[in-house]
Amino acid sequence: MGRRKIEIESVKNPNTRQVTFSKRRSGLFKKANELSILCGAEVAIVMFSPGNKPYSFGHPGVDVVAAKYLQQDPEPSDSEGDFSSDASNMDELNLELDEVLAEIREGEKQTETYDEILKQNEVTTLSGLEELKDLYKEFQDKVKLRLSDLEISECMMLLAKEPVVGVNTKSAKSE
Amino acid sequence: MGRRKIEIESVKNPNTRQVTFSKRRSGLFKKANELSILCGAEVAIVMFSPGNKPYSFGHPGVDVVAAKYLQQDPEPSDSEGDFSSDASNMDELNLELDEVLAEIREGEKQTETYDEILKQNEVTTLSGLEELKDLYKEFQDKVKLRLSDLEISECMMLLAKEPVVGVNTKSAKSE
DNA sequence: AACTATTTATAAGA
DNA sequence: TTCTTATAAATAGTT
Repeated sequence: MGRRKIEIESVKNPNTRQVTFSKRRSGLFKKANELSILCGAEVAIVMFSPGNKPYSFGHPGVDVVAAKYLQQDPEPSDSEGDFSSDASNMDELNLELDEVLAEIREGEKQTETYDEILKQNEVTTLSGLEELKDLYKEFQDKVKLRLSDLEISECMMLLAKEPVVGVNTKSAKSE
Repeated sequence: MGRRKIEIESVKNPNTRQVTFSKRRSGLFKKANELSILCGAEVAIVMFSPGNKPYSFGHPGVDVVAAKYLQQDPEPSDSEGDFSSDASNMDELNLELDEVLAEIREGEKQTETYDEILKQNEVTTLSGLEELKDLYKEFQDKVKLRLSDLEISECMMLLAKEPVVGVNTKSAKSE
């Protein structure tokens, strides 16, 4: 999205990195805000800059969403159909895994395709190699995103150990 | 960013709203992932869909970033030694995730190496291509193994599902 | 801080 | 629902 395409890899120049961080943090918060308005979704983001400064975004508030996240349904209700609280999360996890595995199988298909191409001597150009590399990277990104989702249950349990009551929605001092 | 410009206001049609949410959530997580890699920033996102389903993204992990965020301004907390009974399982899970992430980073290093090779025009032979393909396959295998491990962790959690957070199940619809 | 040339995200449509 | 595609929006490099 700029004058040139960039690889998604650590930006070495500290100056450039800081600029990139500022621009993209701003962009991310804007997107989060739009998402919450368009869909009525509740969103909370906390982050630390490369210089370790904290930033946050929350609609309706970081504390509100975080609390809800920790106690998916704080109602002191007295049961009804009393299924385990994380049964639905487990279902989700299983779905996630299915998707990841599907993705991997997809990747295998591609690998097989490459095999054939290689055996037929059809890839001899650099552009062909670039394509191969891009697909490899693409696959990595997909898996990575999927794994992030998998962390959901882990985080719920870990966060449940911490008192979250005192989280304030503080947004960004400049750096 | 689409066929037409839209106003940032509540999407009325439930169907459209759900589609928009899915697309934009995916986009937001992708951006967050890019930001964390490009700038070495730590980012955590938790959100609830219009149907109240939880989603999260975290690098290096929601719990890690959240804990760091909470530590900034400690609250007048009282409790402290209240760990859940499955702490050891959680520790193991954390180790698993660390390993997966390490593996992924390893894969990224390799990709970078390929980039260099490609840029230096050093791979023009079929044997070179074979090598590239083999490494790709190797990476896939590693991820696959790691995912198997994750499934084990998942089962552990299912078995230990009692102590987490008491939540009733009035939600749990699918979307 | 602004400015664009480009890339990327995505609203509709198929 | 997954895939196109026309268009809006984000942003990398520049000034």
